[in-house]
Amino acid sequence: MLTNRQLLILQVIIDDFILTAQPVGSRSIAKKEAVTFSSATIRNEMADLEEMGFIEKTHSSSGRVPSEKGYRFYVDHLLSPLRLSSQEILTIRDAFDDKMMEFERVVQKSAGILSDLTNYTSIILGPEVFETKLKQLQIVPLSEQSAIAILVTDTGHVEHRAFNVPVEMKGADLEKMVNILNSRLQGVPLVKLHEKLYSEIHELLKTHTDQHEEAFQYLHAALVDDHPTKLYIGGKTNILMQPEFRDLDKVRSLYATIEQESEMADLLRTDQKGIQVRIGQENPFDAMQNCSLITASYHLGNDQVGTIALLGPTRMEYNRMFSLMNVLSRHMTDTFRGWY
Amino acid sequence: MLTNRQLLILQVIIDDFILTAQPVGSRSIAKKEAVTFSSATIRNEMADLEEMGFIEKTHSSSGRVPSEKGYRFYVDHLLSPLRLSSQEILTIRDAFDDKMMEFERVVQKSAGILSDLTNYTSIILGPEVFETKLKQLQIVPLSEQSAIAILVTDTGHVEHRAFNVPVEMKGADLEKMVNILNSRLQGVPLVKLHEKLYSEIHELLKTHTDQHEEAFQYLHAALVDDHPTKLYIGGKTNILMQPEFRDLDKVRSLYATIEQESEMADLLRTDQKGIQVRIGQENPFDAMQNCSLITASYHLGNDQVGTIALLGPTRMEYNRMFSLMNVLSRHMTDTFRGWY
DNA sequence: ATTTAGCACTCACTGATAAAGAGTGCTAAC
DNA sequence: GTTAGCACTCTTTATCAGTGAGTGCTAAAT
Repeated sequence: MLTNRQLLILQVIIDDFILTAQPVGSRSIAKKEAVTFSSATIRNEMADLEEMGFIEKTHSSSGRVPSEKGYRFYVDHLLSPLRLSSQEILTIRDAFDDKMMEFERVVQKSAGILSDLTNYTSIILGPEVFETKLKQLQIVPLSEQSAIAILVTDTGHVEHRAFNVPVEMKGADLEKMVNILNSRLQGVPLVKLHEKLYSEIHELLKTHTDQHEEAFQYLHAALVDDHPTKLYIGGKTNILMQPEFRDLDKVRSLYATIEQESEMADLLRTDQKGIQVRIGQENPFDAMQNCSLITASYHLGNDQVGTIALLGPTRMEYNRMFSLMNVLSRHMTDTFRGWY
Repeated sequence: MLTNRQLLILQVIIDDFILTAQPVGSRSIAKKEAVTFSSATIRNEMADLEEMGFIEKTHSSSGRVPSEKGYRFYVDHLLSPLRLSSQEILTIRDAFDDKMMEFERVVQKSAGILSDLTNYTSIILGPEVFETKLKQLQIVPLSEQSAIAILVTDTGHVEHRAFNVPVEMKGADLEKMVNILNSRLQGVPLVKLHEKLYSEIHELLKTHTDQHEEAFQYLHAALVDDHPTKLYIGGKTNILMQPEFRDLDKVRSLYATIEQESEMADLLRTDQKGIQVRIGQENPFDAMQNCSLITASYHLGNDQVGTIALLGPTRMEYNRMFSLMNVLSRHMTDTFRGWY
């Protein structure tokens, strides 16, 4: 167990390092007004803290730097919630004030705010598209051979897909089909579309159109496609401003990792409530070994969940980040609640 | 006027520098098999070429590096069209083989291919959305108070926007309104929507609905919004791989410039046919002083035009880029031609 | 039994100096 | 007109001493 003095020293070291990114020496700790004991005492305590694995030296005679274990302890036990500046609160409130009615815009804007306020990179995972239900299907013919299928979900999400219209199919057929589809498919979760198409629609089409088989194929292609859960990323270039990413190779590999959308989406998907932090090695990807990932969830309507995340160096302003993400996720949830 | 020998030397210098990014010395030029004269002769010629401003030294005893004037001359007079490798041709053809029916997907994919094949950053400007005409308007009610307006243009472009439905407005009213709008607005260019709404629809609404004024306001908000011309960017991180962008500050400012969408769009908008190159200072932005921007146009249907561009260091493989952009823009144009 | 002052030691960083190497410009010979 | 030869310039790399921040240990002070 750590003594109070050790706790204080650890706190000062991490706070200082988060601010300056420089190893912290005993003398500079002794200068802090909260610290009433001498640098020699601090050196002794630091030796103990190092032995316990909370801090490290960069070389044999350097100041100390928090270890990942140190950050973990800091996050779990030493974090004092920070009040956001009125400036920050205002920025967020203003952004949500302006009437945004679309999910995409809200999320995009949130990602922007988050990265702007933090100088880190924000990543927002939309809710599982699969869970959303079909509200309406529309088909807009463009020309003789082509048309656009438009899916609207109950969350107001719109997907569209162009497809070829079989030459034999007339406009009236098309319309009839859309009507059938709408009556049968409304309220069906997107993930079930495929299944439903086979189980019900396939049969139904036979009785209504001549080219049922062909029509079905086209339909299938138009409707059942990948509905990937989208990632919204903000402030990707903020990574370049962190001193720990002076090394271009690291930046490159981190970018490469971020751009693997499906892996990132898997990483962010979570059931847990509240805010979570993954520090350094706790992250699964090599390129993120020097990073921390803070995640929080937001909610849409019933029980759909999305995730907002913040990616930065392990040396992160955790307390401010926690407050910001708390406020932001609540704002998002509130905004969406109003819609459903 | 340059002698043949000077032309040859200039060509060798630029070709070599494009490949290696290293200053080129007289000895290495003399080793080329096309070169039959000695390094001393080359030194003399290089002194002349330098005096004329085509090449520069990085310091008093260094090899030579092409100046911007040198690149300009190279592009205008020394460029021998390069045959693409079958690998490259295949990559492009394969990409376009797969039946993509949507403008966005084609463009996105094109940007991806271009940046992958070049290791530079590709930027594609869509056609002026303003020019595209309204094909159909649909309104999908989501709840009592909200609905989604969906615009489909003749190019298959889909825009959607959520809006609040006036509480007094019933579903039937909404439907009636959509019908009116569709009958009156089909074929109207998006840029004229605003005007048309005022000149015709405003009046018309009065005779059909009770809350004409309020309905009109909502309608206006839903339809007449910014339809910004979109930029599709591919391979933004490729910038990091260029040795001339070892300096993070340069990368940052270049990213900042690229992200100013409207300025970039203005920069890319062009009436000229064929391929254009802007070298270094010929670019308007400070951050692009060390860059070259190659642009080419593609066409959609009637007379709509978009631009594909490639951003890299001035030391660019111009001839390969020219061939690639030629092929790609033609493929895009062909693809779109099939649609209209 | 703690805490602290003092001191030797370590290591990174800075700046100076030297040596090597690449390349030029000029001169004189071909 | 062309080229070989050579002195000169400038960058790059390595080496080395000096400086300073910081540590660990010991012995004195509390």
